[in-house]
Amino acid sequence: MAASTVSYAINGTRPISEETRRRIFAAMDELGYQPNALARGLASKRSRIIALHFPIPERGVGLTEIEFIASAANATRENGYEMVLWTSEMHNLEELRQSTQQGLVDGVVAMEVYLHDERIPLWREAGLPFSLIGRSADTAGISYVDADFELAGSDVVRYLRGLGHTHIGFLNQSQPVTEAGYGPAVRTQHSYEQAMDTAGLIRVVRTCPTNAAAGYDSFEQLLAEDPDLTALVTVNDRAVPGVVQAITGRGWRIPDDFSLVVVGSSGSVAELMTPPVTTVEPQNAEMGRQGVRLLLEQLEAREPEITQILLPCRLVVRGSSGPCPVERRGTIS
Amino acid sequence: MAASTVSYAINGTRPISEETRRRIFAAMDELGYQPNALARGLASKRSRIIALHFPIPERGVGLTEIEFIASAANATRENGYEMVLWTSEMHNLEELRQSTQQGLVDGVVAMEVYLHDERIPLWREAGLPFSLIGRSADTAGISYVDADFELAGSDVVRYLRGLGHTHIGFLNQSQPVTEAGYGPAVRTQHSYEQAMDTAGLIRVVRTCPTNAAAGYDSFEQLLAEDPDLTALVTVNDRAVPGVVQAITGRGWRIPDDFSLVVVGSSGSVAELMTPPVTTVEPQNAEMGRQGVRLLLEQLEAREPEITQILLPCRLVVRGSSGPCPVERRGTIS
DNA sequence: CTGTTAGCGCCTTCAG
DNA sequence: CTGAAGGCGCTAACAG
Repeated sequence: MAASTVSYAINGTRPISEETRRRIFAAMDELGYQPNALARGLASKRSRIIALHFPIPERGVGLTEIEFIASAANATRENGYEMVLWTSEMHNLEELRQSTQQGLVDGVVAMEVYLHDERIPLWREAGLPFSLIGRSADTAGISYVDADFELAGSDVVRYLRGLGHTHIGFLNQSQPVTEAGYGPAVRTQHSYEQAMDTAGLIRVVRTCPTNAAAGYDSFEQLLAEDPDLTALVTVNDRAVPGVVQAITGRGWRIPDDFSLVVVGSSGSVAELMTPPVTTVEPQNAEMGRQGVRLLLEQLEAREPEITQILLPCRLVVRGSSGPCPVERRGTIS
Repeated sequence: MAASTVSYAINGTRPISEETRRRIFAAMDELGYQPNALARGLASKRSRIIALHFPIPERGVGLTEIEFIASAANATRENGYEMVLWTSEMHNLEELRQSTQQGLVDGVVAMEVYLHDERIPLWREAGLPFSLIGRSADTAGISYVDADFELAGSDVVRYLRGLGHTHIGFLNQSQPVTEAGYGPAVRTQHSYEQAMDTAGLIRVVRTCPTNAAAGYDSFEQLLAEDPDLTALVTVNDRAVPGVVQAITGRGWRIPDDFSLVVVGSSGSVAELMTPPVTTVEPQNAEMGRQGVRLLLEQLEAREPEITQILLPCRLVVRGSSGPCPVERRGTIS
């Protein structure tokens, strides 16, 4: 019994007689033998380790992110790989480059993707396979899975118009984040604007730091701009408590007098709020899983294929949205 | 210039003349050279990779967990290590054993620790260094960092009594989780009970699944048990929206008519709620960081020391707690 | 279908 | 303070 035979049996790299493979596996779990991951990786030039790059977002971490991480980790393990977590800040490319060159990982899944994302040229030039959870402006030749925020934006507007709302505001994330081209923020706002334009409605938009106090102020400003507002769409869930406070502070009730819809938050966050808030939810767990799958496909296939997936968000109506109040219903301006 | 000299220079394993080390590092960042992690690990028998075992909790993931993960990942990288994320379920010991034996990681940091945690004998016998974020019942010889929930429980009771409350209920996590001996749940309840006993007050306790609907029901049941309740302590943040609904549904206002304090939640969750809820918050980021530090200490030191850290929680008063309403103030029974 | 033999890229004893 | 050689545990050609 040669060592190589064992290797072949384990990796299935070569046909092995039923008899010997049986003996090998018997011995293996008798001795509790597990091949050494490092040696295996060194010899085969494939570590079977991938990285998940999760640059801790400046806007603070939400529950959304952990759903990605957990599902990505599960998908990784199910495929017999290990997943290291990289948290280098987005702008710290040097650090990323170093990690890249240590040869520890076979590829990387990137989160928090911006329209013009510097990681893409970095990994391209290094010849390191990668996939995106999210997508950049130019997606040629890149495997990604993203939530369809363009669809989400127009869906919300359609939903609210269907309830009779015509004065619908939009509250984005912070200005730095939006200007830096953070995908969900930019795309949702864009499709909101298009939908409003198409409907001949007036757009009322503001950016807003991701905290309650800022949410309060921003909402007041939106209302100053259009006092007839009866509904608000936001991608800034951390600002929502402030918005709710501003609304109820005026003596309005949710959803009777004012409707609120959050795009991009997960259900678990929505249900923490009072009232539970209507959301357009991306399929986070599915995205984490697919992000890994797309990367592994590149690593395993001989003819690496490019796959681009856009997952629709689900509208989940909870207690924060309802028909436009008749007495406050504005005219189409 | 021999390869070994370069190795010594990089690892500082042996004195190197200033001149040559300068030349080496110059060449290194000119060529962008990074030593191969796998080869280095194989030869030195130290991979410089640690694992964070985060068994996805049955009660669902909260924001708390991601704070651990992020800070642990940062601490890991700052020390020149990589961190893989393991998500094997708690009861799936076989899977854990396999991971353990692949020799990929030098040690592991465990989250979600139970009073009688099967991972401990597993890793002990395997000779794999580990540290805990949380702690088991028997902590002899184990490095851990945990939040002091015992202190937290008595702190809350003291805080509420100071506000005049005498009828204080306790809402725990789900029965399976509590019975399995999940540390925070068990310890907080225990210290609540002690504090109530000491004060000669009546304990009113229930377990509750981690969702809003269950929170509603459980609160009603608590109230049926003691109609004079004016305050509730809970370690079940996902149940809180239901509790809030039940309270306001009775026409009571928070905090004027009823006070609510959540133990163990992070501020970011507390501020999502309406009203923002008073919490006793563990120092999550610090715990993640320390968990890693304790492990690395064992890996690097020649005389591995056992360190046990109990971090106090911070009482953060927000809008959900206040003085006991005079008209509903009960008598000490 | 199985055995033999070089390495994978680095660290770490040896010797100088 | 530096160089030379062996080997970490496995895989992947090469033979048979």
